[in-house]
Amino acid sequence: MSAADTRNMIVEVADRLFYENGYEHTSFADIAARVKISRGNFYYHFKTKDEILAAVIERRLSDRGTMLLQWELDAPDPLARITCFIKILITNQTKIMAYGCPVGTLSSELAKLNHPLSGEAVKLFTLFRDWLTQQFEAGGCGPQSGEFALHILSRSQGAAMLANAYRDPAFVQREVDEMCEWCAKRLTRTS
Amino acid sequence: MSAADTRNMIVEVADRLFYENGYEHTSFADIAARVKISRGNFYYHFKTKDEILAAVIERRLSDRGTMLLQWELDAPDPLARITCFIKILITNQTKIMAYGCPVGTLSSELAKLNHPLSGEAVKLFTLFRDWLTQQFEAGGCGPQSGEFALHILSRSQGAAMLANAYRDPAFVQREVDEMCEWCAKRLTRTS
DNA sequence: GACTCATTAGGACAGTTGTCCTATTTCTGA
DNA sequence: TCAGAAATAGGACAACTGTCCTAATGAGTC
Repeated sequence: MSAADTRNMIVEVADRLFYENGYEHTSFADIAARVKISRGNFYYHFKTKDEILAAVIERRLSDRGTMLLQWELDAPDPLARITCFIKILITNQTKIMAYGCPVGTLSSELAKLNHPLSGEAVKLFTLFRDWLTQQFEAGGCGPQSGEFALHILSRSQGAAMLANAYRDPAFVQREVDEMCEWCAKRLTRTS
Repeated sequence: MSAADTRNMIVEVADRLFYENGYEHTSFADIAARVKISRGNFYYHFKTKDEILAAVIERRLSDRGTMLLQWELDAPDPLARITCFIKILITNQTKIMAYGCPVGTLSSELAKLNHPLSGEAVKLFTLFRDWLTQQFEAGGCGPQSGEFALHILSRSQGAAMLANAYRDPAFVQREVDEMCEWCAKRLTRTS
């Protein structure tokens, strides 16, 4: 197997384990066991655990980036696109209820650890923040767009947090609906 | 020193360290160093780390419980009381920006660890949830009170999450103001 | 087939973890 | 004052952590 394949496999598995069990709670041994390579072999691909984390964050940034681009192709207007974002809460409901939001929980964990890559994790937030801002701007919200973006981001995070705590689908649905309504009121329809 | 005093000291220090550095990232040694007792002496007061966690959660439940009671004494009507809740985001702004919400981050960490006391941590949410529900009921929101309570809890969590990520006081202030406004619209004033 | 270089396996290493035991000290009550 | 209990100190213990080294294996080229 090529080194790139193995590396990708490591990052993929680490991505999942960091999400499901947390960064600190995931050990080299855990990852190695699932990738089915020896523990020592890690050193060939990644010198430190932080390097894996950096690769995982990069991977998530890339994943979410293409997801956002896809929404721009799939959805005709800004409101529909923002709706796509809000509805991840429902699309990924099962995982969010079990593990919370992948962006929020990582950012919060790294902040507590005072981890040097804490700022990198926040870039995941910023990716969505900037994209949402663009959509609100395109929807005619003008200089308020940035604040609207943060607002929706914030409410999504809150919904994900409580979804994880209470695992109540009805609550998630309500919050999603209200957020969509909130956006609909503020966006001029173009289609 | 009496055993109760030492025990309280341990729980107090553990409470702070669990909040600032996370439960898993805090070791017996860390706590012992700050309480200035020997590591081995822990075993006399707590058999396991989980027992400390249980005591910390109990302490937080009690702390927050008396805080809620105090608000009922200080604030004249339900709107003013709910406003007290919302404004913790500003009162504890510095700590929330540095470490997030003590309730949310603990609940989320324990969920990821699949920790047996995960449910106990959620009780902290429920404490606020039930209290908020009572306030909305007292404010005349009727059967919607429970949903309103969850909604405000959710938005507070989102605001705390992004406050931690971006450390932007203006954002926090905006969210607080909007939440207060949202509540004011739905509560009948009694004073 | 022999040589080279990329990839892997296996284990060494020191440090830390939670847990637990046993002496020693400190305090208390008769 | 002194016995007994309460509280503490110090360290043992195996398990695990991230890091790092070295030897073996693999594939592809001359």
